[in-house]
Amino acid sequence: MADTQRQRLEAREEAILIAATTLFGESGVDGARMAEIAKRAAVAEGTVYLYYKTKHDLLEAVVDRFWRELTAGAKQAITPNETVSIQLRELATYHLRSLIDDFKIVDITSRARQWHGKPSRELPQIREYVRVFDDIIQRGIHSGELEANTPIWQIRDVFYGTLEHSARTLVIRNQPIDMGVVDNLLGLFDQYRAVSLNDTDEQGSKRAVLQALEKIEQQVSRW
Amino acid sequence: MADTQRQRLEAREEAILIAATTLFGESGVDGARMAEIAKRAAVAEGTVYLYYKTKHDLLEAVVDRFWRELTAGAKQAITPNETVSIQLRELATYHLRSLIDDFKIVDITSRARQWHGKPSRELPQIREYVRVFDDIIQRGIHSGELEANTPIWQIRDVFYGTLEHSARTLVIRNQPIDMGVVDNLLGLFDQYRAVSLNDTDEQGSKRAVLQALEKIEQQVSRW
DNA sequence: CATAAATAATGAGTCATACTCAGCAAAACT
DNA sequence: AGTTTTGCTGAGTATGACTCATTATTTATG
Repeated sequence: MADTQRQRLEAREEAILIAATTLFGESGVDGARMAEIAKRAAVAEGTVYLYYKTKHDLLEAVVDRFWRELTAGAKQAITPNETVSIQLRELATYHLRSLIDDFKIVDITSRARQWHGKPSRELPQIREYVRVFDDIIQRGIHSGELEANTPIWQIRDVFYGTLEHSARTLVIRNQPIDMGVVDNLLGLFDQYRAVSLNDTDEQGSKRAVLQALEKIEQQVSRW
Repeated sequence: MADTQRQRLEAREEAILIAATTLFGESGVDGARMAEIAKRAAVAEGTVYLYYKTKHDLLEAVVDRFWRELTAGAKQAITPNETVSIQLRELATYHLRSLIDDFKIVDITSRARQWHGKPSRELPQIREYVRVFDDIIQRGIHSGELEANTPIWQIRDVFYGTLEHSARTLVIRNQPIDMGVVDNLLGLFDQYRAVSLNDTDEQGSKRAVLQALEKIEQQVSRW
């Protein structure tokens, strides 16, 4: 049957991907031998090359798959119709936990971006993953919960940059997941919260004055 | 002369390092051939191996050197006896600019952390670099300019994580350096400021305003 | 200064491994 | 049943990191 045959092909492709994922995780990209991957997927070495042109291609597929699953998981982890603040916390927690759990693959992701001298490229699947965050922020801006005075990509870079760096710190030091990271990050995000501008907001006024002064100070100090 | 000979050895080692840095940047780690590095350093291929046991060793040396120079540059970029806020801005600006300018080497840094299956390790020279940031923060906490209610490593991860991620974003999109990134980041850091915004500490707020005004006065009086 | 010992440099050769391809097997048509 | 098409195989090739016997240079010694 045509259908059974197609399934067999897909099963094989999947087996190779899984074998590669495991071995890349165990031994790193350079440590993983194509022969071993083939063996674990129960195919001949040449067969691997029917599905993936090069080792780098295979690496890209592994990374792509990982981020696609992460995207699905992130969507799952978020409660619909919750406040932006809570959704962001859910996403941050999920993200941090995932990075720590699968740090080996996360670490390998940078390898997929590098191809000889060519400039680092944006991986399409990560773009997709990032959209989960963007959607929450967009909704927040639209609903008035967030102020839109900072470009969204900058906010995004704070979010993902911080979490990635924190995950690396925790993993390298063999520490368990630390929710303080998420608390701290979300505390910072209060800055983006829409604040009522009415005169009674004493704190807001003070902060505004100080920020204005600081801006002046910076300008002046440049000349 | 013993001295001349030692200098010759060091010059050779340096030549190899520089050739490797250039070629790694041009062609990536995998694209760079040891034979080509040797050729550019004007030595035989075998000679490279007298100075660096493996290609990975050489890579580590390249990365190490890069971060050591970055550390020196960062220390230079910071005005002594300035406020924490300004010093942080100086460091952030310097860091972001450097990451963008030498993105190829920054990108390669992750390779130096990976050695087959072994867990990612902390590179000693990056530890040193990070200390520049830590010192500023420590000083701020000590002088009372900053509140110490968040672990310093978390603050650090926000700082470096955000800047690294932002640099990648800018480079991948072929955009020039954008100071908005630094402004945004430092705006978030206001959260850590000890400047009291709570309703009861009226005096603290006034003092902060006066201090800021004083600084402006000083700056202006220089011009 | 000559000569021996020690140290450094060389590059042809070795070896591991990513990748190829001629031949074989199975499936799909006729 | 035969023919064509598609998929699989693993021995063989090419490449590039690394080695090491040989040669060159520097230092030590009488």
